[in-house]
Amino acid sequence: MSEQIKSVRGMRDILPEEIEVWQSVEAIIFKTLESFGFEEIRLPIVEDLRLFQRSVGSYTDIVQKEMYVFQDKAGRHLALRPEATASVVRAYLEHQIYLKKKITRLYYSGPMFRYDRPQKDRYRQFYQIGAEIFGGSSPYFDVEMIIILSKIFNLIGISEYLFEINSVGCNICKIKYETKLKEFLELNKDQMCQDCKLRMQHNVLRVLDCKLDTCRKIIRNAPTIESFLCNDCIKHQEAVYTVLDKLHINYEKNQYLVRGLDYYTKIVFELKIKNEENSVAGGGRYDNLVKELGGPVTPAVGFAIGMDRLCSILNGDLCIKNKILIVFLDKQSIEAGMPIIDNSRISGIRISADYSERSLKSHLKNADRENINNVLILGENELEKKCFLYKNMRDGSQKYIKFDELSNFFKELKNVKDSHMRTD
RNA sequence: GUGGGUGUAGCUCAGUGGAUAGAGCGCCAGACUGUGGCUCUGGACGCCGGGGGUUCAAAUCCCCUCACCCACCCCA
Repeated sequence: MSEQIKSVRGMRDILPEEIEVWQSVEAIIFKTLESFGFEEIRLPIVEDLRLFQRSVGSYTDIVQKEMYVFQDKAGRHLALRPEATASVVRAYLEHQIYLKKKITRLYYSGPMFRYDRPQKDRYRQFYQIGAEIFGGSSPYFDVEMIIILSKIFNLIGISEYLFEINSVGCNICKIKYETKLKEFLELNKDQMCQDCKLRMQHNVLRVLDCKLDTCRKIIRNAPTIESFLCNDCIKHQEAVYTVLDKLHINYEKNQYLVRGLDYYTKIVFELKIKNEENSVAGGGRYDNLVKELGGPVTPAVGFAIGMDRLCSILNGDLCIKNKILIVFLDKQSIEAGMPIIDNSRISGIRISADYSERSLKSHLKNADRENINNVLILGENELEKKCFLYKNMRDGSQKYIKFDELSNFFKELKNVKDSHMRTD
């Protein structure tokens, strides 16, 4: 026997029983984004390696050790995208969208790739849905992003979530703070962990995020970004917090929240769900990135939702779509029934038939197991009466449905929603 | 990338050198001839993750490898 080929490490199949959740969640997210005026953009998965080096940052872990890099046959250095903001910006510039619109709202969806060590809810191919606003420097664009996220999570039915928010400052105060922080840390260098010593070289802010007690002690006495923010950045963050308070959005300031991508300025945020270790969404403002990638000065904000994590949290909480199973008891029933069903079939409800010659008992057992609430039975008795026998598996009730009323019956069932999720 | 754990039936797991590898759940069939969930009876199901080694003998011990899980790192 030949060896079984399996999916490669960190890559997985998302099977039908899981996809139901994915589709519901995707529908909610897309509809919400559309309702805020966002338009979809579809991007390539493969990009020029330099795009990520310049945007995400050469010294970030993402670029240094987590990127899938390869050369094509012409020797081009390419990468599988580790995130999509860089691609959106690239497309925004390549097509000179900034000339056509003052404010541009875009969203994307698809797989991202990071060569990480796989863990629960962390895959090497993972899925993000993200949104970006270009051309708006007002803090209220940041707030809009947070509103959208909270709207999405409310619609999904998750109520216990929290935004962690911080300001990492603009180009000016961020750099000022970084040098001050570095100076401070230099004094305590010998007590700090090996990782932090490296972080000091390339990305000082990351030190703030260290989990080790010894480092945390030092960090507690370190200067905070807040005291270094310039007037503009202070005004910006205050405006954000003021509106969030009025909106009663659940958030917490976190001085130590630092994101792993270098391009963020001013407001950064992450969304955490109660009792969940990982954050399921994150984002922030990036006012310099468009310019750094060769475009005009263009302020921007964005976020990305981690679909794998979100759907895995929801998975135990399945919404069951209304399904119908049609069961035939003999050959005559199949021959008579198939054309009737064929004519009555409507879209938007799952009608599947089982033509196996099995006992009714075994068919019903099967329906029960597969969580199918509605069964239509066709056998000798029904053929005589020119109707199907409908059985509701929930309460066990039964009634006859005439052949010419089948289509209307399907429509009726379609309107019965069996779900806590609102997709419209 | 670092450290630890696990891998045996569809699922959860027992089995620490000895015969034909077990249990619970699930599955199939019957009791109940056309009615699921409860009960009882019977039945099917295993490259013991893969490769190599030690041994008269390996699921069990050793080495390698792959995958998953946990922590770190990082992130979504």
